[in-house]
Amino acid sequence: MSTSARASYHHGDLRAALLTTAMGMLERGEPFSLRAVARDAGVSAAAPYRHFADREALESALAAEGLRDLKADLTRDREMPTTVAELAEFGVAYVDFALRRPALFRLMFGNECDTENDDRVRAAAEIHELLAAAIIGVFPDSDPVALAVAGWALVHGLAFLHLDRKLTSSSADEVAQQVRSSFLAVFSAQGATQK
Amino acid sequence: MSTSARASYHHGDLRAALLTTAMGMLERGEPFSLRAVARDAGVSAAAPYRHFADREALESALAAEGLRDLKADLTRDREMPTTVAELAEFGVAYVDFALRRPALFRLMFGNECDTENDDRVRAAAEIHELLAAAIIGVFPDSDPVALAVAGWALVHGLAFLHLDRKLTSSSADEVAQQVRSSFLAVFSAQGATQK
DNA sequence: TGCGCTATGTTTGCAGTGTTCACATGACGA
DNA sequence: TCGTCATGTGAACACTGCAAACATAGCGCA
Repeated sequence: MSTSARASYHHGDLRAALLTTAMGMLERGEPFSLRAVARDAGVSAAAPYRHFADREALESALAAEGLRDLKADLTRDREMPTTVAELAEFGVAYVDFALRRPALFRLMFGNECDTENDDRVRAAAEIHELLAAAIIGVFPDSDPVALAVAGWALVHGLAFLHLDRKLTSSSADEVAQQVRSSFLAVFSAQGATQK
Repeated sequence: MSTSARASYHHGDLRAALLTTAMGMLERGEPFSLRAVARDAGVSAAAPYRHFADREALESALAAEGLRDLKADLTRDREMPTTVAELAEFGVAYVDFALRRPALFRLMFGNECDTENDDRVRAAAEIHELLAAAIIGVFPDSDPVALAVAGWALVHGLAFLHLDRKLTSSSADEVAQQVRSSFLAVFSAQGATQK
């Protein structure tokens, strides 16, 4: 059964239905294809092309949605951090997102961001700004741009290394602890300059 | 013309020829398919299956080769670092590799490392050890495991963020300078505990 | 020298994919 | 009421990964 029953020839809101169907397949780890998405939505293989220029366009829309979800995860139940320990929890949430929704995370970051999709570009920029603000809030005295880039790179690298099983880590708790350790190891000595 | 002329029915060393052909296509940024590789090597579409179980096996072999190349790049003309500045040059070389050979880099790190391929696993472990040794050499007094992971994650994240154009950076020099800045910003405060 | 085993290559074919084009449908405004 | 046009369908093309049956020839052994 698809996300939205269809009484007639026309669907109603096929664009949205395709997105939720596709997202569900990603979530379930199923191999992803335009035809499979269309099939799952109960629609012909050519129908998606009325709403997305090509496969890449669908993927970009999914990526944009994922970026918004990630931002929501990062800000949920959380104030802006003021200590390194609180900053580390940002990293934990980031890596946790990557491990909970691996296929989506790879869509978001595993290919070149096509600048065509304004939605996606904006969502990515918002993540960037959020992380930058968090880091600058904790280290007001240091080179803000360089440190913000470094902080993002750190969580991003941790996420990918765990995703690709390049690091030994069995449980989710163990991963979280490893992220905390890395944050503390890198940033601890900077505690001196901290607010 | 392919990498190796073929006078007779049998090829001689098709396995090696397929690898160099495929690597060349990656390098040129061409879309990558088993059939295309076979065509380019002047051989039928089914021939590669005598040497590689499936497409993934070919990709793993390429990834292993890439990992060895990366390690060679990291160690070429370089002593083990003793200062943060020298450590940063490791990061520059890592990111430079990713930007010079993007398709290969994605093959190496953009998908889950299949533990079947011993060659690939070993090559990945060697990169890990090299980076860990470099970092521990510079910071002998800190938590070695956590700092090694953090250091790898930092360069890895920088590489991916640049690859995906999530960071503003026009020229290669500019990228290198950004990597140096990030390294210094993160590690500078630790200089106190440094050898 | 000649024979046959086996590694390696070929041909053919299947199922699945992205994409396009001509055509069908039906919701909505004139 | 009727025509228009956004949105759906079906059929087709070129491509992919992969498998099975068949062809070739290099190499060990009588």
